[in-house]
Amino acid sequence: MSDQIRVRFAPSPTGFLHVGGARTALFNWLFARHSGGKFILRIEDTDRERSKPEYEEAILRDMRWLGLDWDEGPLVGGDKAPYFQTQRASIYSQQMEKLLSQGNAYHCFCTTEELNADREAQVAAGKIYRYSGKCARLNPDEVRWKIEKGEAFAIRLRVQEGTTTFSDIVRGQVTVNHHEIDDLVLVRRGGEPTYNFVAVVDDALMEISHVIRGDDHLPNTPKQILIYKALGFKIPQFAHIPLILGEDRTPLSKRHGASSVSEFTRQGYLPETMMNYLALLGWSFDGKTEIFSKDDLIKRFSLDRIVKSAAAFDYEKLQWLNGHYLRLLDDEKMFQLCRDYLLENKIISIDRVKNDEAYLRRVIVLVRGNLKLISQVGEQVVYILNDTYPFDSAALAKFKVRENAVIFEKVIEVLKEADSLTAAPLEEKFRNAATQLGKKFGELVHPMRLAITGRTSSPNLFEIMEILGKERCLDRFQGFLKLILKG
RNA sequence: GGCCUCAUCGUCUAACGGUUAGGACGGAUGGUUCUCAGCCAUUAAAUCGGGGUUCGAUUCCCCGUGGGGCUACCA
Repeated sequence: MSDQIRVRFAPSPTGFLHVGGARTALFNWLFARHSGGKFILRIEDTDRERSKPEYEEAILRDMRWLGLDWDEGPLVGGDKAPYFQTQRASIYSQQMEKLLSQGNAYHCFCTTEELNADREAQVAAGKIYRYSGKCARLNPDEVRWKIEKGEAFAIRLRVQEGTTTFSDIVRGQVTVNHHEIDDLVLVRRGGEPTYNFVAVVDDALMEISHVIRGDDHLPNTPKQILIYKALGFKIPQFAHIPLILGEDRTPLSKRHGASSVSEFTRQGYLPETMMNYLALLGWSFDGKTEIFSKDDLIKRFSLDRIVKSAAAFDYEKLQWLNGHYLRLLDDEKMFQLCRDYLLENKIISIDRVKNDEAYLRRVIVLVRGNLKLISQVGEQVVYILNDTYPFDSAALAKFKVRENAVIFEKVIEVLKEADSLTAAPLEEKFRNAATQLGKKFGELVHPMRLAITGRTSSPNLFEIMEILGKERCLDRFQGFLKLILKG
């Protein structure tokens, strides 16, 4: 037995990786990496109906995307294998034998109907339901007889009177009276072990030193401690981290918008954004630093800086952070991300990418300044990649007026004379044109921008014109002029 | 209902029992610029309520209120 730090993330593959789960995984991972310990991934797939292989794959994929690599678990193995609960049945029954032979657990022959009736009766009488403990008092001969007779049974933990106190790293001391804990079921009639039992057996056998998990498990902890004790295992340290809430302070779910890691991926958030943001939800280093690289986080992370109260997920701040990390990307990486996004969403064809890669790269470099999400790239490039594009109707009403005809006539004239469309000299020409017209530069640029882009805001207009080339610019200005003259 | 737990600006958070209660996102205002984005500057905005303890409570204790979790032969 070493006192090495070993932590685990144990998702059940009944859905995609939720941001709450992702943060739990992150805190475990950071703690392991910070302390030179091991990070273990275990798949809790005992819920056979709801567990699906595709969810399992998706979880692994999202973990990798976030940069959370595991030292033991699926795909990589490890000497505490297997890491799938469905493959550990013999381990559970072995541990169960131990409990039974020690008398720490007992067979319970009560049927579901009996239990339900009992519960209803007690609730109707205004009492708090507790298991009667009937089968706990069966003598060994009766038990043997019933088993031989073929009566189905569950197995319950024999819980003694008393209290259990443990010290949670984030919550401090928590005490629970055993009155609150029933003789909980460890194995269902039918032989399937329950969550509390398998979690303890797995954590103990995998030598998990710190159980870091969502605080929805806080009330489970005393029960689990009782199981650890009954099994004679060393009790790990616990750290219960608060849940993540939506903007309305109810638990975060799909109806709040994106709530699974894959959705954020799809919308064009960067893994470094997610890691940084998730770390800041429920943890802080000094209350001032906001930007943390992966290495910073590993260096700085500690369990004692985890906050006790639940945090609301703030999409605005996430977006701000993503803008920050997007600005840090080099042009090539930015190009790749945008290209992949445009392809995946069929905004651009694969042929066009193949033929015009260099051009597309220039376009991305031009518009990247306005992106906070990769998924915004589509609307940023419409008017460059296409010759039909939407017009801002309010701006159209404002600029499509007869008085502007003179502006466009001049613009067209200047443009026709230009032999090269390099942005800087081109801008110079139009500054002169504005002066000649007796207009301020802005008064010239705004209508031009609308004609060229269909909108009132864009990157530098002359760089756009340079990218579009003379012909396309001329077409757009002439088209717009025609529109004006038509009235 | 019972038990557990949490509570600082709208949001994320900081503050050995002594601070003008700090930072960030978002907001507002101004600057830079052809617009947007960005960047810079300025600014508004909080200790849930009530009792204690203390010379002094955001901080410690109790009660209340509100939120969350658990109360399964779900995980």
